[in-house]
Amino acid sequence: MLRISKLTDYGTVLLAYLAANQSTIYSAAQIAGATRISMPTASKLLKLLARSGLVISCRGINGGYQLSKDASKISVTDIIDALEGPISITECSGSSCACDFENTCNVSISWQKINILIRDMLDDVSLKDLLENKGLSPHFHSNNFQVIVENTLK
Amino acid sequence: MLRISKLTDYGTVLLAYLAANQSTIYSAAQIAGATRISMPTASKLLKLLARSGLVISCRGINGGYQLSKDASKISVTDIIDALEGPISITECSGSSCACDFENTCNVSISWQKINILIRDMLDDVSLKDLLENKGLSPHFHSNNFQVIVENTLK
DNA sequence: TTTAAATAGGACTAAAATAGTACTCTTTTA
DNA sequence: TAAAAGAGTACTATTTTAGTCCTATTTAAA
Repeated sequence: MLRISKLTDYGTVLLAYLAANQSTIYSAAQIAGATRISMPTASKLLKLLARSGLVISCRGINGGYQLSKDASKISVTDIIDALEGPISITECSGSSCACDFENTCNVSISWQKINILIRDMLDDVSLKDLLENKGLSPHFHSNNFQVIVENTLK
Repeated sequence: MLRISKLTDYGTVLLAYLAANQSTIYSAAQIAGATRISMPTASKLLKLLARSGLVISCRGINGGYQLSKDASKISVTDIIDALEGPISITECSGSSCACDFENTCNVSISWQKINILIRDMLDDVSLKDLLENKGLSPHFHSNNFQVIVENTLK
């Protein structure tokens, strides 16, 4: 189903909350309350986000979290990397494949390229884009994709 | 990690095998042997692919499977749909969200749009592209993405 | 200087999704 | 009519994901 995990979804909500008041420090409890994400889970996620540098943490009384940089500078790829590790669409990296059938490896290499395509695409979506977005646009299709995909796979 | 399942990966390998000799009917056992995918698993996948119309099955002795149409007419989206159901990057569809915090829903709507973006992109990659692909190109980046993404999210 | 409030880190448990297997039924053709 | 093949379904095992809890450390205010 090619989906991000629930935790990553929660993570973007937490980040969106912080982005709304970028200079304010919020405690994990405050953030959890406002976003309706359970305290242990929010806390776990905020720790992960802090470790990968997307948020800055302050310990001690009156401590909490805030974004480490402007929301426009944080990409979806950054967020996924922080909470799930690097995006990889298949397990087989193409090098360690024990396949005797030529097409198998070609398929695997193609998946790698698709992986890079998706990664680059998500790198162009910022946290700011995510939270400013209003209204659902109708079905979208760009003919440019055909060109991009062809240039990538060939 | 935004990955397709192992089974879908196997599925593309099975399809790639069939695509190499599009007019030949291969039994599940033959396909499993050639691709080194276990017989029960290959059989399960081929049944799913048959049910969704990507391959044609023939029952009885000398039966087997073949592609239902040219490999260039089968897209990665078709394959994922057949084996995993429609691509959906998050659970929340944006309509049934019980969130009191405005940004939460904006985030969810943005994920939906990203979902459509990825889906359209994968719809432009055919099974033929997957298996003909030779050699891994170095890191790819298209500046067109920026434009496409902006047009989609705004 | 002590206390309370906060994060850091890790270990652990529970739940859900995924993968894999097995069995019976139906179809087809030699 | 027997054998070989797919169809369908149910079940089990494994792995991943989600969620919780506990202890240690840090910080600032009383």
